[in-house]
Amino acid sequence: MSATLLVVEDEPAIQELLAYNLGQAGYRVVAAHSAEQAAALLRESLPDLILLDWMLPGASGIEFARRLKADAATRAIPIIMLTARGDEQDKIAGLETGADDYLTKPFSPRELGARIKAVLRRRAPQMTDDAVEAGGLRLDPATHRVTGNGQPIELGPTEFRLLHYLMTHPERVYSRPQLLDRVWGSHVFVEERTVDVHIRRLRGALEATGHECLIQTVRGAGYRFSAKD
Amino acid sequence: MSATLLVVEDEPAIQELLAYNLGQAGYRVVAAHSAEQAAALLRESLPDLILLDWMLPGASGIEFARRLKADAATRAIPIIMLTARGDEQDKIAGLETGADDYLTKPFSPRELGARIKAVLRRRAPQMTDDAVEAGGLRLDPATHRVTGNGQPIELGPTEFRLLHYLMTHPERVYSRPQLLDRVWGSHVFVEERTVDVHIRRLRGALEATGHECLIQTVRGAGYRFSAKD
DNA sequence: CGCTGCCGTAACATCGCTGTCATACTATCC
DNA sequence: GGATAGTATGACAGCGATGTTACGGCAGCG
Repeated sequence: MSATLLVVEDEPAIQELLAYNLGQAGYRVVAAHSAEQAAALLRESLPDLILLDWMLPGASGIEFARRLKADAATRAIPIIMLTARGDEQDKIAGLETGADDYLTKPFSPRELGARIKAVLRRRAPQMTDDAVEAGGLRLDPATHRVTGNGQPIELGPTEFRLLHYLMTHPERVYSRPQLLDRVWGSHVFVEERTVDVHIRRLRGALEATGHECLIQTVRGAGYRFSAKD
Repeated sequence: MSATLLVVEDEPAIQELLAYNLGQAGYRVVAAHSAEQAAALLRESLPDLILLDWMLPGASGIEFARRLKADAATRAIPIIMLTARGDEQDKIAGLETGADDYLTKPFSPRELGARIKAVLRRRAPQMTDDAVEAGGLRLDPATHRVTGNGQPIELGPTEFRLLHYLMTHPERVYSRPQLLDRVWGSHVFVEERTVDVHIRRLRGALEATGHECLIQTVRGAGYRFSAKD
């Protein structure tokens, strides 16, 4: 459940520093020293977030960000810009190209961590490995464990992801296609009714501690996780 | 619930970007790369809003907008213009042809979303998923929930849509054909009397918290939602 | 290889929503 | 007051959405 970060930074010292700190924080880190290398890495696999230096040799960071946001494959990836000066002009320009946040050097590891978590939480709350709790039900991605009132609950991988998604997006209805997109992945071809079955299995598992009522059916709309009522 | 957007944009990269972002935001997106293709699509079905590029091959965006506003069938559809530079002259001309808003490239997804919401709210309030409240009655499309003075109220899908439409268009009488058009959809063949029945069911559900008086009958005209009296 | 656990699909059962009708009620006009 | 048009109400049949279960396939593992 740990997110993968791509660091694009030409100064080796800072790159090392970032890689070490982020590695310590539990992220998987992939590093690139130029926009070209970063682009090559992106062809291999997509990270969950990109840390992008403002000043890069060759294509500048802002230009690279623009390219990323123009490409269907990479546009969904949140970007945090690393900029040397706190120039308001740059900040505006950065955010306009689609960057989700920016960070002014020098920055503390603590601040870096906080920004990354905030951005990941905003774009995809289930990517952070913070434990979630509601109504006595607790799900901890770090230990891959679910408990209801302290009692352990066994879940299959899909039910775990499903519950994780719902718990990190509570009080909101999701249709079957939406859940398939966000829990199964957007390029999977699966019957809509499959969602029903996994909801059923999830409820079955939650029955042991009486938490099945947290998964609510909204007829004609989809499903909702709610600790109210 | 979710609005349909028509994107008219010849640059594939920007079209993709828009389609992706808007799709994520929960809108249904139809794309066209030219005014001609857009016109053809409009003959099939009408979107709730049109995002129109200023520069288009063939008929320019401004000319196309003028045509849309000249046609009775499409005149009501709001238009947001996409323009490359912040040229004041273009802005004036765009708004003069009937565009409801305009957006200067490059723009952030956040700003795009805000503009679309604002325009839709103005033209078709029930298309946004903002919560509505009046007289202690609260309806939240995102969570698909209705409460009266905090007490949950159960509604079927049709009653929910009906109440949503009425609450987002308060203090105004709607005839049965109008309600059938806007709540059921324009190409559905249903008896007019059916509206009565659903109004009845809606009132029945609202009685639990004493909110049934918000749905008022206007003899010979139709129904009205009003928090006054 | 057999066992085990998980997954996706299909088939069936069930429940609730929906549209229509018949009937009772109410307002308006003469 | 009676006639008439408009509206409210309750019952009902049909159907679609959802719940539930069973089964076959498949990957991991000993």
